[in-house]
Amino acid sequence: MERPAAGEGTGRRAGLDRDDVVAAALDLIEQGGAAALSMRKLAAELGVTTNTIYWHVGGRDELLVAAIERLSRDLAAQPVRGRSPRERVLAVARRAWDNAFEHRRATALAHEIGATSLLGLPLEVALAEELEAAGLRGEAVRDALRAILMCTAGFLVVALRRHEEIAPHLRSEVLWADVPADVDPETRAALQAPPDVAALFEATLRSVVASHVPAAPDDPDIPGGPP
Amino acid sequence: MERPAAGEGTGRRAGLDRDDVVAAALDLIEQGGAAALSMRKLAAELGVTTNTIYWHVGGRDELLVAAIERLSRDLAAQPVRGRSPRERVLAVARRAWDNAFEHRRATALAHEIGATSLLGLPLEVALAEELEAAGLRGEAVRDALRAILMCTAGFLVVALRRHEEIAPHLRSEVLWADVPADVDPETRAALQAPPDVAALFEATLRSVVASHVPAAPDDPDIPGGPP
DNA sequence: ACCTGAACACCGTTCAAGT
DNA sequence: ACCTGAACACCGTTCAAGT
Repeated sequence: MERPAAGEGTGRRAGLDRDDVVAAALDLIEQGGAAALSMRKLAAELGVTTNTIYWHVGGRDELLVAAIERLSRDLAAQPVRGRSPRERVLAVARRAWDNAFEHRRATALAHEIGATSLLGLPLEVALAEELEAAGLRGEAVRDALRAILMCTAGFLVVALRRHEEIAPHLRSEVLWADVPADVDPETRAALQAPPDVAALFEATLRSVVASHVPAAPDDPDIPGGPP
Repeated sequence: MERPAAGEGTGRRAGLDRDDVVAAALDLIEQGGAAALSMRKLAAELGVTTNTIYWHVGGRDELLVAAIERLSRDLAAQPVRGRSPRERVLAVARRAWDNAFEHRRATALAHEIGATSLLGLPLEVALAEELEAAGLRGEAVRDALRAILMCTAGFLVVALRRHEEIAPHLRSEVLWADVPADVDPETRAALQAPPDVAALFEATLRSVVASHVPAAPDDPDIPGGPP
């Protein structure tokens, strides 16, 4: 990863532009999370001084936003499939889910710095278009879009933190072993096992989408699985 | 906030115990968020050296967990009201919502360090008890509980970041002004206005709860508002 | 225009020492 | 048992200067 120096001493060109810096930053983030991105580490990776980063993109906050923006562009323009509008709406939400898993560190960072909307904008656009194709307009599109994405965010927040990252004594399943609660032993045992978050997400998503998006002739009336 | 020194020089007693330190830490967090809590600032607040904090509670990570744990205990033991089990289930979720708003900085911190479950454990217990009162057992309790809380988390994540904290150019409503999208002007206009997150939460919550919890004789069949 | 050197004001953490 | 002094290895950011 070391760049060959273009020269020695002060004022020598390193041949970088803003995009190189942002790309390297995104790389560090995807590998080690936001904590792994320090101005000094990034500068070392690029073979320059921290000031070079300030020159090309600005301070750390701007750098983080730029990295999320770059990832957003990389993820845009994936086509959406599905036989009915409702199915395509579901497909967009599932794509949000999949993208978040594939880029979990960047997703977590985006949330931390309040740039979730920036990262998810292409999917918001796709979702709005499919909701219109399903017959919604105006505020109905907005409310359906927000409800779907907020639900997705909630399940994601939990799913992304699955076991590796979280200390054992902070996990709900572990906490339930000792907490005093007036529940059936069978219930307590169930609460000590991790839930199938993906399945719960799919079921909840189907009911939320069904409550906002009218069914096409070939959609099943009761939210179930597609054949 | 300055403590009168119990003496001068090294080795003098400051009269602190672990609880004093954790309480002061929680105070700093609730005022300025996790970023406002540095070991040095907290030590200064208490009139001691940083090492005193290490002695009483340990490093920064342990301190943050201890602060969340303390808040969790403070928030426990609030009784739940409602005429039917389903109404009481809804009431617990609304309490989670209200608590998060009242303690937004601590809630954000709990999420950052993966201690959301620790903070919410008393509410998880209350929710499990009410779900059993509604007739659920075992895995049905767990799945309903997780679905309800993950939904709540998703809407909260968005609602808590409402306008003050987030830079204008990162807000979805602002981004929608310029993004290319093949949607009706009316739809685009709606997407440029902030949604009523609380109302969307209430509606979505009702449908999620209804899908897991059987209705009591006096519950309305179709999710609407209680009289 | 692009980059370096050096410094400032912060961090969390540790070690030895004091009473 | 409880606390301090001093140091280490980090941070982000800024200023003047070099080519």
